[in-house]
Amino acid sequence: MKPPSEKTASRRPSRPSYEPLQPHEIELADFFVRMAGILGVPRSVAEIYALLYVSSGPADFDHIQGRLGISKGSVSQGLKFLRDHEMILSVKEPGSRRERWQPTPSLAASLVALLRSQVLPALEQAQPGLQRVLADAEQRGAQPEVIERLSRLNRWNSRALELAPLLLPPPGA
Amino acid sequence: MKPPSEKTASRRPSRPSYEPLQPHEIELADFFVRMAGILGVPRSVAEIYALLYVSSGPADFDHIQGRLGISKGSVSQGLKFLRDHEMILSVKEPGSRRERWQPTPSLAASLVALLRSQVLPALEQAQPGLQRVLADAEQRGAQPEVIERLSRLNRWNSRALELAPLLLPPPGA
DNA sequence: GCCTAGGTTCAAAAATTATTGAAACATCAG
DNA sequence: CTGATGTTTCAATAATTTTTGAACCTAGGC
Repeated sequence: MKPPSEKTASRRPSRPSYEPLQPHEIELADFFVRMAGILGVPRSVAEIYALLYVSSGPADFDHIQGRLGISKGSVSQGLKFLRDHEMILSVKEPGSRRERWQPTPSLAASLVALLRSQVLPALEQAQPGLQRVLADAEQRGAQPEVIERLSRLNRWNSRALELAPLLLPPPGA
Repeated sequence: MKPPSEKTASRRPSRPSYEPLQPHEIELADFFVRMAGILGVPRSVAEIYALLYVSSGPADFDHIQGRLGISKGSVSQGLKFLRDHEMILSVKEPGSRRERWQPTPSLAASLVALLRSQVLPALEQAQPGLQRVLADAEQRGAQPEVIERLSRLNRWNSRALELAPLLLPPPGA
């Protein structure tokens, strides 16, 4: 059941040979994968996060790649995504160039940040367009029903933009 | 620029020939498409919704297909999706088998319903697995840090499941 | 200063998801 | 009943997204 011969305790850790995920780890990964899917976050990213989430200490690049059995490219991109969205933190030991990763303390905060980063730009970018669409409709004398819908959409958009900064002022709270 | 000959006002509406979307309609569609993308809802579905949203009266199948320039299959599937998520309503005139569609009154309610329908099943299905993962970790004597994380995840999951019914009791409020 | 462990990039391949359209189905007006 | 109309189904195709891996950087230990 395990990789056949394994020169135990030989010279250097030339090929550490990581175990594949255990059933309980797979279960958790599946959960994260599914949730991530809803937000369009790729499987590999969710798997990396899940691994860090069930791991006791911080995990390094090779460890992640080994246990998950995915390519370097995927690990690199996945870590970049998680880093960019402030979902993981690196701890660096002195005397080693190697970075070791662990999940950010609050998953909740991470999720909010992630959502923000997807929704906010869309709202901002849409703002002028939506106003234009409404003005257009009014000018063309569209049905009151349509005007009403478009107005509500505009109000929502504005309110959302006003409220957004209250969630997670850049990094704090 | 338009399909060459067009026997105007001839016998029956043999081929109504719908206009492509107007700039203001495209703008709105883009907004909906983008928002939908965040939740993994396909472009064609968002476009259909957008069209109904800016339209004065209810629109029928052929009208949607014509204005959007997409296939029958896409229209059918798109309407099914929107129907299933209670985002549109049909009004049927007597003496015609044809259905005509309009958006549900509250976009907000629609969105909540949509989210619910994606998130809830995932939470429900994950419940036992997550508990197992936690039990497993405790039994294995995992690091307190890990236990703490898994507990929090479980608590969240439970709370979310408790709270869920409060949002949109099947159809009401 | 070099040289290499550690990581990134990005074009190509694989996997996944959405769309099409032709055939099947259902309903109702006549 | 029956036939045309209105809609759904679903296998094939197209489009999009994700993953891979080999080439390429780059910081820092020596």
